[in-house]
Amino acid sequence: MSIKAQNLLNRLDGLLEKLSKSERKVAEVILADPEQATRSSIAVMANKAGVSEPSVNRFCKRFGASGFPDFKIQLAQSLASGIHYLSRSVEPSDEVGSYTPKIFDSTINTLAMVRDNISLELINQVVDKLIQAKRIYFFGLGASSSVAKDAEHRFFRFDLPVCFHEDVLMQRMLAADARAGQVFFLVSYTGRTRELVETARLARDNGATVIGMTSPGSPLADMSNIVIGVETPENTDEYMPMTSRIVQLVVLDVLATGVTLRRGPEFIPHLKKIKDSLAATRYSGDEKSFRKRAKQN
Amino acid sequence: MSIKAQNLLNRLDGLLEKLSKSERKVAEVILADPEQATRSSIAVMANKAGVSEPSVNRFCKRFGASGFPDFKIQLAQSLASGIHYLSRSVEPSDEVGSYTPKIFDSTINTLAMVRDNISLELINQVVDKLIQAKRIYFFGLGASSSVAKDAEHRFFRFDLPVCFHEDVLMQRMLAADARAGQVFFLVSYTGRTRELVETARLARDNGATVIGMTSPGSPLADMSNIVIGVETPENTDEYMPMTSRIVQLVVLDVLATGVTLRRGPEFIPHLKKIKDSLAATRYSGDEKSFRKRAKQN
DNA sequence: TATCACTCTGTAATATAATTACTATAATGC
DNA sequence: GCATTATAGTAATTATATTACAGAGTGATA
Repeated sequence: MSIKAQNLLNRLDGLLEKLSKSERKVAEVILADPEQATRSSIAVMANKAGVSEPSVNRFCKRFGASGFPDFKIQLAQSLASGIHYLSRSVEPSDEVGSYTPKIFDSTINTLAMVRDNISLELINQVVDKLIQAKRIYFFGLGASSSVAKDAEHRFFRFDLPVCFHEDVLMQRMLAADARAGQVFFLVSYTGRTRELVETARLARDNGATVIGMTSPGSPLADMSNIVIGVETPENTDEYMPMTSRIVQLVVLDVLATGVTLRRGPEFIPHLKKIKDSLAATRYSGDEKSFRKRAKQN
Repeated sequence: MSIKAQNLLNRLDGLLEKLSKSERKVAEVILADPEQATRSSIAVMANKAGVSEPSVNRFCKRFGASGFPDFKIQLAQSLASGIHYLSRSVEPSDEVGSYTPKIFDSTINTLAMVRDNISLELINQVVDKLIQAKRIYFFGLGASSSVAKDAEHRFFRFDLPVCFHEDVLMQRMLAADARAGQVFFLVSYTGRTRELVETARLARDNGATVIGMTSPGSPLADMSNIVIGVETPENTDEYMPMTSRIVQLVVLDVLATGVTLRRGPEFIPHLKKIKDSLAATRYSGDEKSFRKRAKQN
């Protein structure tokens, strides 16, 4: 799971000054057309750069590769689609063709980072709590309320007694009536919304388990029994969307999967029953309107 | 920007059945450890697969590479950026350490595919409609209602007159009262929920613009003026979560960004104003509780 | 069932590519 | 200006990949 390779082109650009004459020539040729470089032999590269083959080879080793072929592999990885080594934030000058991949890439990158850093023990711990809970409340406010709402949708299928609220008063009243065995699952990106922190305090004081999916170190995190710290490198930049929502949702997917698996295979029929209950509200797949598949996208 | 390379591992997996005996052996060795494969020589690969070197070479050519080294380059690109293209589906036997990355990978994977296939003209077209709309309704039911709700949250900041409803009756009444200049943005994964399709029909008949974010070819898609076809390779498997939600949200991010950019830089202060309005509801960043950053995750 | 045509696979020869060891030259410091 | 070190090239060597060819297996057809 190497991440380092990603920065090879960066490093190349950065160290340009510090290279010797012929190494710089090589670097320049590569930077001019990295794609090309991955397809060239060492002889071609040497020729293009106007240096000898061993110089190219030494250049490669200097950058941590075991040799020229290895360098090409690393270079190829740096170039791989979507991961642009240049700044990925959206600029005012961006066109649809540039901001669209940027947004996707930024989301993808964030997810990859979370995947590599998420604590498995934590997941297990939360799954445990959710399974054992006598009741689960999913609360969120503002942008986080849709995340909490989604969580409700995801978990009610487990015949766990789940409940979603975005109304501050409801949240507070339920927290005031909290008791051991209940789980308050509070979603907040910032973790500093007063009302929600207050709710957390109330619930915890009453002996309930407070799980905070929020920014680590925030007031809400401090107030939680278990913190699912979603700390995304949020773009300060005005244009960029909140990837944290996406991360939170995927983490919820993970938790839901954890719960399902813990339930074991005899639980599957139950899930199917819920799924099938929707059939009556739907047009069937045989309908003629479904046949003419327009290729609109 | 070669896109084909990205799917190499996919293709490999997909064509596994159609390969000859020794080619399959090679494929299996590569699939077992693609990272390793990019670092191996043809001799090592041949040995591991228990086949001859020319067999490995032929295998590479079959997949469009000019030879073994070229194949390795393409493979390296497929592997890059932490995207594991072979995220297998979750098995009942999975532990937290296996299902967690699987879910992330599967999500990442889907996002990358959508990124590479999304129609930019479509995005532009939708952004146009949203900007010009006199009123925008975001409707969704069930799991899609949280997506629609999120959309409302995202778009009301643009001082566009947006409105979210998950109540079927409200949806229908508003559709019955629809008129030209209004946009009905309907979210549905399946695109076959009767009520929502009916709402679409009403709205369209009344001259409003119906944008369906749904499965292409579905009844809802047929009923929409513009279809944002979110066609994810949904896992039929009971354990796997719906990645379509995530895709829908990211597409909404893209649309929101498009709207912001179209508005131009003079619009930024307006966004900031809304952001700042929340300050009063929050604990400030200086608070002592915020200082002691617990590393809970 | 025999035979032809075809595909698949390996062996060995050949070609290509990369690395190493060595040497010369240029740069730097004293 | 000389010694030392870093830098770069040449040529030999080694590693790596490709091609041409031939044998084995498969399946269809008479």
